[in-house]
Amino acid sequence: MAIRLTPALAPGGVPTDENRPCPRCPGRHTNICQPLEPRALAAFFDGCMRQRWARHEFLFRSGDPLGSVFKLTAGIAAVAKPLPSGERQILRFLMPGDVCGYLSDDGHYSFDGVAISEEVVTCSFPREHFDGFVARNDAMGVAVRLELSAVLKEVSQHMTAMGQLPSTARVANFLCTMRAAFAAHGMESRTLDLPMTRTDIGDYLGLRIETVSRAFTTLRRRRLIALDGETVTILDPAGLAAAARRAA
Amino acid sequence: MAIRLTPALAPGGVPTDENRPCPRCPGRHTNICQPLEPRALAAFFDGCMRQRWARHEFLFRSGDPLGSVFKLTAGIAAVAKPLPSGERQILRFLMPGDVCGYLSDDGHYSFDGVAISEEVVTCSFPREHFDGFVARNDAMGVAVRLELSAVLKEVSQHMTAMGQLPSTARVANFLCTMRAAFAAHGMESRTLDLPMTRTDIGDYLGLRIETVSRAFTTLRRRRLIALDGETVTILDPAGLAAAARRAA
DNA sequence: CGGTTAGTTGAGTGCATTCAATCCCAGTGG
DNA sequence: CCACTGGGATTGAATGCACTCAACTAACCG
Repeated sequence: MAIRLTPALAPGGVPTDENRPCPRCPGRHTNICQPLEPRALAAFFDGCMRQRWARHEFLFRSGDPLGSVFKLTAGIAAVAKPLPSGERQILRFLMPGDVCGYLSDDGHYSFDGVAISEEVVTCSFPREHFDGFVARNDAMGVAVRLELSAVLKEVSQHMTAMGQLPSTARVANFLCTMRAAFAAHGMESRTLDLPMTRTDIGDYLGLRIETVSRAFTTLRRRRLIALDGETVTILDPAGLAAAARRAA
Repeated sequence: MAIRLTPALAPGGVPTDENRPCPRCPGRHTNICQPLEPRALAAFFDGCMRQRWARHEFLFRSGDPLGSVFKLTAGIAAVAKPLPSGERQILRFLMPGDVCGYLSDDGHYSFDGVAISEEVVTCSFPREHFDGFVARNDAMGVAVRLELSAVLKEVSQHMTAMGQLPSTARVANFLCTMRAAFAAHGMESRTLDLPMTRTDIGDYLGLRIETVSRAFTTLRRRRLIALDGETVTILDPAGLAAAARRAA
């Protein structure tokens, strides 16, 4: 069960930035929050609820009646599509600042949102509040378009890797992608602290966990990476990028 | 080379609907054109150029400097990502009314746009005209958001099929998807006239042409479909849908 | 008629999967 | 303190599905 955290506005508080975590939020200048000047940001944040989620907890489930739109402020989460047969395809991993829970089918969430890391924190915006804000704020509408475009490109890129690359190249490509994402978020990108399990990675790449494990071993034997528990050290970025392009 | 067709406005013509094909356009009420009342539609169409493309011709290429945004008015096209190794991943097929050429990376097209059927006709909107119109017209901004959302869902759905289904199920799923798309466009959907080659289907599903061919044969032997040249007749829609879900 | 392109089918290979065993580690309770 | 347990990861052996290579057919066109 998600735990409610800081209320957006302390009782009797004044709507200034001091009452809010936004100035220190890693997502302050990404996608939907980026175009908002302090006053608009304050108004946007006032309808928001901060929530904390434990690993493997669902932020929302495919088919559930539409609830909040979420923006990650800490941790790593995933968007996934479950199959009737019990399998699932992870469509993308989310980093702090990323938005999820936006897409819907006839008033229901289109996908699952799942916490991947031990501690995930979100700003949760009630749908009406979110939609109303986008409708009244042109810059925010533009930001949503840009965000959707970026996500569509990212998903398309990933689909290309899934359709065309053999298993080892897929894993190498995954590591290069994560490296770039970590770097873009100002996180350590030579040594990646990956909270996702082999199952998560397999569900993302369309591979079995044993195949993912073997691919990691292969890359390690080639001295492209080093493994130590949850951390992956990229020893040879250029070599890894080459492995991500072709061949097993 | 694309052939220029009807200019948007006949010389000396008056900007009324009589001069334009919009009222008879199959895409008149889809995505970006849908929210435009006749006057706005006329203004939007006035900056447009109609073009005709032959099979396998590129509307635009990944990496090329950004040009027009395209809306199909006839035929079937595809959006694809080419790999350095010469392979390509087809990301989606486009039907009349669908838009492509919108996504960009730093002023360059992100993907290829390719004509799949023998005759493809487009409305081609110069980038500035398109962007300016979206910026000045709120309803159009909303329409672009909805379109991007729908495409993102579609691509995600396809990625799920690619990651989780074996070859025969993937082909069955492809046929079900095309059936739904044909039906949604008011086209005959029991007997599908598929203009794409086995290579196109393979590039879409992440399979080799021989595997696609064998999957078609398997589905035919199970009496789920019948094959005759470019047309596929769906004999057992429920059975085909079941085959699309699981198992080889 | 020969040349080309698209599609089908067969034979054999190889890569990812399945099945299974083992290891490691953290948590728990005797 | 240590045995037990469960989840995650790794590795091995064997299977099977999709791929590669190749032959052949059909349709189309010069």
